[in-house]
Amino acid sequence: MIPLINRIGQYINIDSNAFEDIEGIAHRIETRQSGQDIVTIDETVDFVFFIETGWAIRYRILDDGRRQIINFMLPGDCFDLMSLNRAKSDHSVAAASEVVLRRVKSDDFLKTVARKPQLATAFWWAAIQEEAILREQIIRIGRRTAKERLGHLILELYRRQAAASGVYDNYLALPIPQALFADALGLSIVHVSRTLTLLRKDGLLRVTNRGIEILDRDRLTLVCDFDSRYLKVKKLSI
Amino acid sequence: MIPLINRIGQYINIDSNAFEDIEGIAHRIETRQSGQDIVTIDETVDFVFFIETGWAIRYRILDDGRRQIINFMLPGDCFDLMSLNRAKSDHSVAAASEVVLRRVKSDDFLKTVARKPQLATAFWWAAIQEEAILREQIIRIGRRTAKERLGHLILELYRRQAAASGVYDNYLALPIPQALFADALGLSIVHVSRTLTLLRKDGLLRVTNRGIEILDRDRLTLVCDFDSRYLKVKKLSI
DNA sequence: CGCGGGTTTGAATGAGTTCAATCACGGTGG
DNA sequence: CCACCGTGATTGAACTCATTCAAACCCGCG
Repeated sequence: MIPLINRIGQYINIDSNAFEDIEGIAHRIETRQSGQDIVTIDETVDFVFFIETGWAIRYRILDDGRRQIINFMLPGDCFDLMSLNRAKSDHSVAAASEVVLRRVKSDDFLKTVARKPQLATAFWWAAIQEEAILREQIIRIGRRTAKERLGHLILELYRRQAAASGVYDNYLALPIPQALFADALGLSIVHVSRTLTLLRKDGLLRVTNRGIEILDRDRLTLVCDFDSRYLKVKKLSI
Repeated sequence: MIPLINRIGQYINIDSNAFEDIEGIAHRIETRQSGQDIVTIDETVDFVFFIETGWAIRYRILDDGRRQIINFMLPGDCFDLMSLNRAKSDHSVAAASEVVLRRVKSDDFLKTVARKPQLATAFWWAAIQEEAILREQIIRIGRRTAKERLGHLILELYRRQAAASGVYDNYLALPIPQALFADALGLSIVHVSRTLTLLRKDGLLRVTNRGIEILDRDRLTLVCDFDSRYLKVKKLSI
């Protein structure tokens, strides 16, 4: 729950019962192993999901096996908020690492949100941020070089992870293989590896066991033209 | 108004007064010349826009002048529905051709929609479709070849234009130069031209004066792996 | 007729891919 | 404790798709 509370706290001032309001919605906790689908393409979705731990991906497989990852979902993220009207999904969602998630029936979610305007506001902002992340992904893979793409994505994931965990230590724990970066950035695995080496040799980051340490965040931000504003949304004090 | 009615009619069964309901919202009609901004990056948006005629683009300029077009907005499209809470825009919107648009204050829009549940439903679906278009754009530029990208985009624009105009004649009127295709698809102008020539030589399309005639839609659909489902949403009969 | 925006073509270059081999490392079984 | 395996990361060499630069072309318009 802590990541979700941190996330929601970005948008509203959490009062004493916001926690219980969310916790109180009927839900089911599920665990998925890395690679397992959470939502399958063509499925009619009438659930809202919250990631508790682990990373998930939205993706699509093309006819000949090419895969494009649309975006990553981290602890604290909620998704398919937009699909409160039983739309058929045009893509799949899968666990990228082992994932624990909270599944809520759309109707139950709606009922709670209708009674709690601050929650409605917070989730509305969350949906707006999700859309901003999609736009940024388009800009990233459309007009940026491999180096910029990779650094930019690392910075995004770091910021999102930090915002949800509350820990700002310039370290991004990576529960996924580099192949997922490749499929997210429209690059080959080989080139992701090479590009990561470049960033390492530039002294911008250090690749550890299962994570990335950002050594010079200011310079990396500059090199990748990263502007974090798209991740921030004005906090309201309703 | 006809494009908007057609668009909305994709989502709800238009009853006699839906037309008046929309028409009745306080608005201002504006005209923008090609290239003029409609929404500027960093601007606080508290308007909802409807395109009456012409094409608009959402875009971002990178530090060194590279431009990425995020998506196109066609007659009948409404945009910035999500920004009903005075968010700062993280990108710009500009007229891609001469554009006539209807500008509505968010508050006025909200009031009307709150009184008319079918309209709320319709615009909700419109927002969902917009997000689906963003996801498809990511897949397009992330993992498709130049040929697929271009054909895929042409098919999308054709379908959207046809749905809004009601005319299904396999002809896409193009009010914009090829340079915009380049910036939308993450390609150079030169390569767009070459790729268009390829598609022409394959007998898939004919490039006319100010438009593209789709000669063999089935084959083009196959070649570009175009699956139109992301543009369609279930029609409700409320 | 000549100008100018937009498009096309050619040749050289370059960023990223592919294929294939090697390496690093954690887990497993003998 | 070591041999063995498998997954994921790295490196090299050849190749390809797309870019860049530059020139030519097309066509509507004053």
